[in-house]
Amino acid sequence: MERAVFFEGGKKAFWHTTSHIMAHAVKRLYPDVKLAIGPATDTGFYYDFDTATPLTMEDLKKIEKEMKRIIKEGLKLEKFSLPRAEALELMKDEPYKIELINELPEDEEITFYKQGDFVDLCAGPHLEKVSEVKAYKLLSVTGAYWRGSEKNKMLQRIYGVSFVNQEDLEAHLTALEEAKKRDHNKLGRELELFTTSEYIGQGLPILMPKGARVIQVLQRFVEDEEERRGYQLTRTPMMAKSDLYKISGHWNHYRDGMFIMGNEDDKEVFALRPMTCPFQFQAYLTKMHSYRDLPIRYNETATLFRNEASGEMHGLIRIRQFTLAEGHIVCTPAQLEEEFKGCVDLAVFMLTTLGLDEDVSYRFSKWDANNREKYIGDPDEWESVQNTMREILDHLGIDYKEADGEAAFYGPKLDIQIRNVHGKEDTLITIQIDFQLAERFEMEYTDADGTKKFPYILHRSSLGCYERTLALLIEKYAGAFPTWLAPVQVKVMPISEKHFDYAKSVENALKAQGIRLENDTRNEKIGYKIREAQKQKIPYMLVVGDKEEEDGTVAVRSRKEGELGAIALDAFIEKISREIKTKAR
RNA sequence: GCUGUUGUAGCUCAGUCGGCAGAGCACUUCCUUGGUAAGGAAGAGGUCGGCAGUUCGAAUCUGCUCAACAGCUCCA
Repeated sequence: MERAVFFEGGKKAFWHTTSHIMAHAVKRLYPDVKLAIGPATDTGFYYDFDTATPLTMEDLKKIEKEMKRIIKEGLKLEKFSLPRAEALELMKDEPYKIELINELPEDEEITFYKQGDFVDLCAGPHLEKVSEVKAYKLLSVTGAYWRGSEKNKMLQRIYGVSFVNQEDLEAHLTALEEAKKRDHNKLGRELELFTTSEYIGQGLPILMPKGARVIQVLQRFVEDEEERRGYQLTRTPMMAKSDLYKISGHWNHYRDGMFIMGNEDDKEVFALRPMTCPFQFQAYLTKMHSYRDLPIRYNETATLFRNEASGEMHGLIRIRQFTLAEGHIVCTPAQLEEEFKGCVDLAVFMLTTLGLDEDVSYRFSKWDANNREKYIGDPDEWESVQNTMREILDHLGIDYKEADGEAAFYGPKLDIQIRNVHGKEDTLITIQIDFQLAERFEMEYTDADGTKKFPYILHRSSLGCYERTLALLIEKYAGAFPTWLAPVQVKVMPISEKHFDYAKSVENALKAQGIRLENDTRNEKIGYKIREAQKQKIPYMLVVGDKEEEDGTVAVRSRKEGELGAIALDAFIEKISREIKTKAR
């Protein structure tokens, strides 16, 4: 993207103009199509159309050709504005534009851009003439709801991208192809980290030995670190009676997302847990607590179940059963800031260790005051807690953006967001302030003055859910995990059968140090074994033949450093052990 | 859930007009015993995603369904 040279006015104007050219072409080819909206995005542009029949990839080719003609015509873009009545008259055949005009504030200027016989309601800015757009590509056509609401009609959205020259376009398309090669959903299967089965179902991945190994390493790392930071591990049930969720509010506010067993007529209805909070709360409730006991930090490696809609699943990123590095902190108001900071510190520590710290962004997820039925609790309290949270975030010096309507139903969140190879943003880690559930569950503590009070509860994760984190690590490292995470750290490769015994002794020496390895004793040439180990992105290959056997060495080939030559076995073990211990990247 | 695309061997993919199910890699066996990204030969491997329908005959046409992919909505 950096390579592209854009017309003055920025790439947004450039792309926005391209979207007008596309809409112009669509109108010429399909006059009955109604125009919705067509903005520039961070990575290109799109336009939404209301069409009688869905558009196909064939249509996109036709539209691209028509765009070429329009660009050749060298039309100028002219801006003009109209009084409301005339604007409505001009757009009388465009119901979506009329809806937009009617919603503009009274005093707002209603502006249009015109290029030849094509006019669009638009605030601009735009390029001066369409011929500035030298290279473009329509990438995909998909459905998109009018105004982003599933209650509205589904429109046809065409995505595209454009540049000032063909070279930049080619480079961009190549970069998109390269990104796809890192796609965890493809790479993760190729590297035998996970698979899926249509007999098991959507959103229910099978973690293969290698994928399960990576997650085991991560899990041990998380649990050890959390123990060090004063957490106490719980293991709570994966299902509960509906009674529990009725108290927590999940029954009313999260029911669509839950797997419920049985129906209302049954004496007892059970549901798989979508969250761990009410379960860990039961642990707190086993006895009376003094303010002196707080904060109490519970953690759990918690498998959760959420009934995602069928179209929402994606690889290991959105699934129906996943395991969260979960935890809840019960604390006093005075401890809230300190505990919150502790959660952020832990999350940042995890991200830094994994090498993901530079790839995340922070989102302060607030409630939507206009959509109160989605949340529980008092509006004033919401505002007050959100203000407290904003103060804490400001004290932390985090660069965050605020987002309305993204809060949990019981409180505001700090979401640590990350983008996948397709540019789609997902929450990796979340830290939430809950000022409501303690009261619902009657979780009290006795304060210094002898009165009973309700604590704050922090719902937090330290590195998110293991499956999603694994997915993003696959994409981050293109499958070439740092040695400490690699499912297979070393491949021992005897040159021929003569060296199998020595290879076995190397294997045993490494295994004794807890190093994960495979010993390739297949009847293949060394070049073949190396090629395969390279494709599997194994950090270290140890070639052993006559020379090595004689000297007690291994010929090391490092994924990162290339050929290192013959090294004494002990020296290699020391080298790799240090690398693993320091979690080097 | 919605819109679109796609499902043929473990993987990547051919398969024309409805007429015997194909290739490369991987796998097995044998030969080869080797020095840093594919040694050679032979063999085995298929409910053509599934279920119905049309037809003398379906991988191919139709319907339903399951799954995967991109997006929308939703979300860790």
